[in-house]
Parts: sequence; C-alpha cells; structure tokens
Amino acid sequence: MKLLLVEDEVEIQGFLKKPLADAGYEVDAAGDGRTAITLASQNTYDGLIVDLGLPDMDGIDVILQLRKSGVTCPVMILSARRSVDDRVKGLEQGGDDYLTKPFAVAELLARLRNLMRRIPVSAEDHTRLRILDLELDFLKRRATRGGEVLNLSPQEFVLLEYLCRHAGRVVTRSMLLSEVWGMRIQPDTNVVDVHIYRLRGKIDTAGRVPLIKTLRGIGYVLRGE
Amino acid sequence: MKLLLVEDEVEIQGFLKKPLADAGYEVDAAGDGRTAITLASQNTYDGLIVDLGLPDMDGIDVILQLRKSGVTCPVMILSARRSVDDRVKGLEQGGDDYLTKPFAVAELLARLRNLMRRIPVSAEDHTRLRILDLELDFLKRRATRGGEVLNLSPQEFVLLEYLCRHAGRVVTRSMLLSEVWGMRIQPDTNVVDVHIYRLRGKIDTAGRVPLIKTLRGIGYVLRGE
DNA sequence: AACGAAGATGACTGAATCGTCATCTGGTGT
DNA sequence: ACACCAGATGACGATTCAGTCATCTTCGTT
Repeated sequence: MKLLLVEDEVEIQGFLKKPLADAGYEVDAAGDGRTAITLASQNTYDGLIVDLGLPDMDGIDVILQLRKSGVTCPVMILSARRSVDDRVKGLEQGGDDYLTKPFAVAELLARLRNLMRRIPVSAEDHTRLRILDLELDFLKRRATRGGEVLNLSPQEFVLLEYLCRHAGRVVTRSMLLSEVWGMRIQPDTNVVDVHIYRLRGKIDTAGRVPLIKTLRGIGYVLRGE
Repeated sequence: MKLLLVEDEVEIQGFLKKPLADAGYEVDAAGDGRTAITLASQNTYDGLIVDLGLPDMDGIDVILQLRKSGVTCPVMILSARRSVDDRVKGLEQGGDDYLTKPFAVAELLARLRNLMRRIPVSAEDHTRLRILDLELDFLKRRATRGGEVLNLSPQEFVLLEYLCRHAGRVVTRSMLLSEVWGMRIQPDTNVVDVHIYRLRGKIDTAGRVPLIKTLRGIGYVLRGE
C-alpha cells in the first residue's frame, strides 16, 4: 500500500513516517502542494494524507485538483482548524476523513486502515499488479521496477502484462504466440524470443534479480516470489 | 438510502431524525442493541449510526455481531468516550468512522455522505467508460463505437480518454496541451487540431452523430449523455 | 459581401516500434 | 569432448506514429 503524505512541517512528517512504514505502508512525502500534485500524477497512490496548511496553496485546492484529474483514492485531511465549518468543508470537498491536530498517531492509523479497507480490492486487482518490486499500472500503461519507470513499448507492456498475470506459472511459447500475438497457426517465427530479450534488457537490468527465467524447451516463467 | 440509527437517548434520536430525513435518508431507529440486530437482519441498510452507550449491550458488540452475520455497510460510531483507545478500538472493531459527543449535525451529515459515497464508487468500474454508443476499455486500451472496434493510435486513445472523462464539459486547447501532451509552456503548435482531426476521422465517421464538437475560440466538447 | 482569424485538412519527416533474419552462445545428451 | 539445438543477440527494413508546416475552409464580424 502506497501513501502520499502532504505535510510541510518537517517535525510532523518525521514523526509520522516511521509508524506509517511500520504499519506496512510505503510512504512518499511532499512538503508543498505543487510537489504533491506532481507526485500524484506520476504515481498511483492508495491513499493521501493531506495537511491543509501548506506553504504554497490550500490543501483543499490540492485535493480538488487531484480529484479533477481523476484521483479517486481515499483522502485523510489533517488540520489545525477545528471548527465544524472547516471540517464539513473539508469532507465535502473531496476529503474522506478529517482529523484535527493534535491527534494520536494510533487514531490516524486506525482511521487510515478503515479508509483503505473500503478500497475495492477487486477493482484494484484489475488495474494494478505488483510482483516483488515490479509494478504494473494497467490504466496508465506504465511499469516501474524499484520505483523507476520502465520505458516499455506497447507490445513489451502487453507481454509483461501476460507474464505478470501468470507469475510463478510456466508460460509456453505457443501460449504467448496465441494470447499476446493472436497467432492461431504458428509460422516459423522468433518474435517471442526477441521480445523477451528486449524486455529483459529493460526490467532485468544489471545488478537486479532477474525476473524472467527461461525454461529450455518449454517457455518462460516470471518469478512470483 | 436507508439508515439504521441505533441510539437509546430519545432526545438525540429526535434531533437527528429530521436532519437525516431532510438529507434524503430513510431512517429506521432502534433504542437498544437487540432491536438493532433484529432490524438489521430483516432489512438491508446502506449505513448504520451506532451509539456505543446502549442500555442492553455494548455498541461495539452490536457491530461485531452484525459484521459476523454479513453486514458490510459503513458504520458510524457515536460515543461520549473520547479517549484515543476507545476510538481506535471502535474503528478497529468494525466501525468506519467515530464521532465523539457532542458533535455538530452538519459534521455528522458530511461524514455520512462520505462514508456512503464510497459504496457505489467501490462497485463502480474505473476500467470502462461509456458515452452513448462509444465505449472505452482502459485496460485493453480499446475503443469501440456502435460495437465496431476503432483502430486508434496510443496518443489518439489518450486524447479520447481525456475527452470522455470530461464529457459534456468544455475542454480547452491549453487543457489538452498540458494534460494530454504534458506541455507546461505552450509553443506555437497545432498538434491538438491535428489529433482532433484524426480522431474525428475514426470516431465521427460518415453517417454517425458527431461526438466531438468544436467551440470556436475555446476548445472542444465531447457530447455527454 | 468581404475580410480576418480560427480551425480543418493533407502532405511530409523523423522517430519509435515491430517483426525477420543471420549469427552467436550455452546447455544437454551421447 | 563433441555435436546439436534452443534460445540469445545484434542488425536491418517495413510500418506506424507523432508532430510540423503550408494551404484550404469556415465562421463571425464589420
């Protein structure tokens, strides 16, 4: 689970990061609204934690803008503003929960868990996939490994998608030819070899644990941990 | 939307019912845990509002029991217990939100709206979109009109996706340049025109109702509805 | 009706992509 | 150790795609 923490106060950022990490979240942090929007457009987060008091823009506007650009994940608002009006406003303008400072980290964690729980796991499964440090975002048609964006061609992405959806299982050459390339009859071709080769050049780069394993005479497997 | 209000204090029940009804909810009320469980088993509610201080049993136990019997709707907990421990416990044992008394009705309403909002959204499909006879499948990266598959280039698909996500709303040239093409500064270019042209050539083919409308001097709109 | 500006259109170019082929490499069985 | 074969690799050409430019059309204004 990946979170984006939007908080300018370094102290708070500091004392939230560890418990969040301990709770199993992967946390990115942004110190201002602009950075937050940039990060959110480049990544897909499972949840946002947004402090309303940002140096460059109002947190509410950050949320509104993100919502506009299609971000649907749950948003937890942190704020020093305690008034009912502020809270109602925050909840109505795209926030899913509103916690006033000071707050207990334990409560934040409990509330976060609840917000995230409601995420449709089923829908999630269709749009994203994660195998070890390899992440596929099918909506954005983007793959990353270890956080780095992989520059895959469309065809390479389709191939990788197929491998990932069958991670840990053997994928034969003819499965690939018929499923990925749509070839019923199978002429003498080595497209598969070539594309596997190119894909490896991008995901199994030097110094990384190779994910694509060759099964001689059979096909390939993508490591499924 | 149907709610079950589980609250023993008649006053509170009284002063919640009307605003809830005004907000468009249909509200059943239970004064104790037993009644609540009975009602919940006989009806299907879209949400529960549960006061923890009930005469016959602990509200938490009510929730736990309902959850056990398969109730999955969001649960708003009301309680006089303000401690972090209580709140965390409430959230962890099946509650989705926790509001301490006294609270503002406006905030309760806002929070309820948020809880409920997630329900249909979770069922909603982000992976497909349909506008009239135009269908986009974001996972397959495929678009069809009237059942026929449209042979779009990747960029054309992205453009169409943007138009569809803003269907019925005006989309300016500069919105497209920055959102679809990622151009911050906008040099003298007519990429947009050209791509709109090509897209039209594929989706607004002869004999079809044109979907992409030009707003001279402003931008474009995709017919929505 | 005529003009000017905004948009449409079609041709063109460079880049990316995809598949083929020829060759090389490494594992496997004899 | 050898030969053989599956797969890896690198180079090449065809195709597709994206973006620019020049030109034509259309709309709104005067």
